Amino acid sequence: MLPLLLLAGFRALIDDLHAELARQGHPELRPLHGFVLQAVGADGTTASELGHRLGVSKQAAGKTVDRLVTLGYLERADDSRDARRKLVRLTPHGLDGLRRSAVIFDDLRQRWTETLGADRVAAIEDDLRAVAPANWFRLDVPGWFTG
Amino acid sequence: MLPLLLLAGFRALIDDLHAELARQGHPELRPLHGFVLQAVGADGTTASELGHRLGVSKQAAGKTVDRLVTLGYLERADDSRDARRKLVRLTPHGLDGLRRSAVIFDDLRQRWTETLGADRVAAIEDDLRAVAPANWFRLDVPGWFTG
DNA sequence: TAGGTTAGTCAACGTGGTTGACCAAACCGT
DNA sequence: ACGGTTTGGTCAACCACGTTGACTAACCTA
Repeated sequence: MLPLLLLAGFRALIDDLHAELARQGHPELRPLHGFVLQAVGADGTTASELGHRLGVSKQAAGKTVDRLVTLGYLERADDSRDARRKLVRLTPHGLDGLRRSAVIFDDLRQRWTETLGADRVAAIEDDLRAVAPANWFRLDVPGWFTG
Repeated sequence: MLPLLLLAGFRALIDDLHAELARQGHPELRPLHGFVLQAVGADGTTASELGHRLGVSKQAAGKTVDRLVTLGYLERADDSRDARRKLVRLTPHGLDGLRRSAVIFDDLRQRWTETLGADRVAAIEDDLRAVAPANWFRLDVPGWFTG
């Protein structure tokens, strides 16, 4: 049951996050999108670099950027110093979603500590850090899971 | 970091499982497939019931069954008492994969207890049971994550 | 027997992943 | 300064998995 429980815990957090995000003006944001916004960051990136961070091809990253541009979360801008590059930046709406996500995650973690105790939550984090690959930041969940 | 850590823990287990399954004659099995085989079970089911168990439509369940039939893990059989129904059963190969998965998961859990101690692993399980929805068994991970 | 429900399938489509091909811009060694 | 290589972005075709809608065949029941 261990793997199912880890997945259930992850899913509980993500579902609660997105239920709250929907209430706060972000009903179209999907679980994947949050990770992408996080990977873009406040400073912006390029599609290639984004693909690298997410562990997917630059084409896949480009498609997801397209999607989030039409949803109003990202925008593209030319790079004055390198005409090949197109900077991907958060729009104000995207920045708002990212900030709210951080706040809500803090709130959810707080709720866990109220149920389990702060020491137990910290112990879970420590233990998982000990058994999960440390360097890890591949967010290609759909492709990973399905092949 | 809590959600990332839960995901990383889940992913570490699943990746280790499938690395070992690949070594033991099941290189084509994807993470999703293991859950499907589990949901089919030793007694078999129908596509509709499978969709119900997995939390997806009967059409989606039928497609996944098609896939696993061509991979040799499942087979369809007519129901002598209801000509509409088609029983989905594990093939010997499918049963082999399911049994090996169980053994490997036990082994991986054992490895965690060697790193963390049995009490810590049990504590993680207890804690997650306390915060994750109890009734839970929706495995529509791809659709859930991407929308 | 007529009418409603249930199981399975087909078709069209959305989302996210892949690889291969291609162009334009940048970089670099001679 | 030029020519070859690398790099960033895009297009096209394809796969896996999900959805909804429509349809048939079989079962159940009033």
